[in-house]
Amino acid sequence: MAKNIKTRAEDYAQWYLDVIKAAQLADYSPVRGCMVIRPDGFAIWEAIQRELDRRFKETGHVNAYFPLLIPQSFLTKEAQHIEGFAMECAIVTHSKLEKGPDGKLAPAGELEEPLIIRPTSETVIGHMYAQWVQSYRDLPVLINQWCNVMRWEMRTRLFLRTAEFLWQEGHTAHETEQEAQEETLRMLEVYREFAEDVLAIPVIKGRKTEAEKFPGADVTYTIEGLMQDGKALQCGTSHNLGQNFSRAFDIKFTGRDQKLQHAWTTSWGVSTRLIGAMIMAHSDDEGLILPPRVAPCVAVIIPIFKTDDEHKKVAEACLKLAGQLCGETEVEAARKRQGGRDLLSVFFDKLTGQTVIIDNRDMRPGDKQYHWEQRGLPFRIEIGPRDVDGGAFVLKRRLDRGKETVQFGAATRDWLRTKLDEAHGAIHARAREHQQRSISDAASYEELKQKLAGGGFVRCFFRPDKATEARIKEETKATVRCIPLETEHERGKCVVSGQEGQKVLFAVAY
RNA sequence: CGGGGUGUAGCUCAGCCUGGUAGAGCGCCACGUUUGGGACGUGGAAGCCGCAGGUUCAAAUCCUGUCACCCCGACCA
Repeated sequence: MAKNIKTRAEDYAQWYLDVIKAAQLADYSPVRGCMVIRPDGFAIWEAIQRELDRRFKETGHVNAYFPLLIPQSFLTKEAQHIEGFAMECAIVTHSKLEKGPDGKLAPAGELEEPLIIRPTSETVIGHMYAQWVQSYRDLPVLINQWCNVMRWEMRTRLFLRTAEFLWQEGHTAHETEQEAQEETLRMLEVYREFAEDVLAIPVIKGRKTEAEKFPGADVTYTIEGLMQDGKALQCGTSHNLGQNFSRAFDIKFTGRDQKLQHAWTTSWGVSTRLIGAMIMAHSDDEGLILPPRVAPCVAVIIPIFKTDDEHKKVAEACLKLAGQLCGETEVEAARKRQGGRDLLSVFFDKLTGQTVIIDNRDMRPGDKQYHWEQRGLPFRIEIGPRDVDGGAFVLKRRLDRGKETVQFGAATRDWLRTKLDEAHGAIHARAREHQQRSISDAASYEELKQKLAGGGFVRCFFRPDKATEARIKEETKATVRCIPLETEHERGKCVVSGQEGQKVLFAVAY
């Protein structure tokens, strides 16, 4: 058992932090609520960006960049929007530091209008769209931006909720209500497919209730994931903003009917929170488990030897295997690039930057096993003298910690790709099974309360209502996570009011 | 912002009650023996005891103030 990681059963919250620390994904920063994303953590974010960005481009979007600072007046233009974000805005009020009479630096040069550090960019982008859109011929506008945002949270947790975080926000403007609605659902599906096919996290697509929706949106859709401790986690949202922001910012165009009208806008985003979701959905008491498609390193080769003769023989076999998996030229390039370093990092896939590592460090093999296991690599390969003589090596799987013997001749690039795909399938299947097991039904409020106490999603008929939802949250800590799209049209008796209700999922959420 | 707690080596903490000038374990560095799932020995580096005042011959230790962090609440589209 890992000695630097608390078990999930002992202390789930501590386990989560220990896994992050052991895998060196992130660190605390000197500023409360902000985090440092370390190279291995950032590589996961880069993989997420790479995969999502491709999907955005494939659905017709382009990237742009809008400023970090937003005039305070912009935020107040949409009433619900400001109400939703006012409490968590960081504000820039001064332009410089000056030495005071006491010789200490103090803020000076007070700004005429305070600037808000963006909590999200609907407002600035709305302002710009108003200038760019004049005719129906200018529509649709399909822009995404990758950036940081800041929401001054009271209580923070690495990746899941930090004051500053990285995300992408798509902002589109359309000619018709229907187009905007189609866009909102299209991007929701992009998120679902991405979550499952890349991060191997099964999610449920649904609509948010009035109480839970984005401030300023007509409708908010979500993909909801379920973590191993039975708590739900919102993994991405897609909003149909109707004409709320186009009215507030005057995004008007002349339509095909010659009439001036307001555009219909949408926005959608996912953040570094997905890394937290990935950690909590898959990892175990031994440490991180990375879904193969975002793993910066897909396999490590660990040489095992005692004598110098064995060392020589084994080292050769390791290099040869790396050559079979990555190509001889890549191995040569890596050796040139890295000289005599103990970790030889060879590109397995140059497009994604994913590598295979040969671990030549002067450590005991057991230490190396734990080291890489905690970092979540999908596979570890052991090569010792017995393996070289027998023409086979040992492959260890991270997910189930099982091992198998593989003939050297069989180990090709395609072979490893297939193994990685299998691993992805297995991780996803395991998470899906957990998710399915964690959904239960309730026919009365009593039953709802009782089942919520046991964790997981509880499904029931409910008539959404702000006051009722607030009361339920007080009594159970749970919220309506979503009205699943799959059963959106089903109607039944609300477990609270007895009136006609919709099928919803309740859960305690992060 | 309320209630509770903690600040001493990179990490976890002892020392504080009863003032006398800095400790342990882990980690790190070097060397040697080891090496198919967390080895051991020897040596070494490392701390303005959160910060600022005060009491005292003398403060990690006592007093006052202050800052930061953690837990519980409030808050979290």
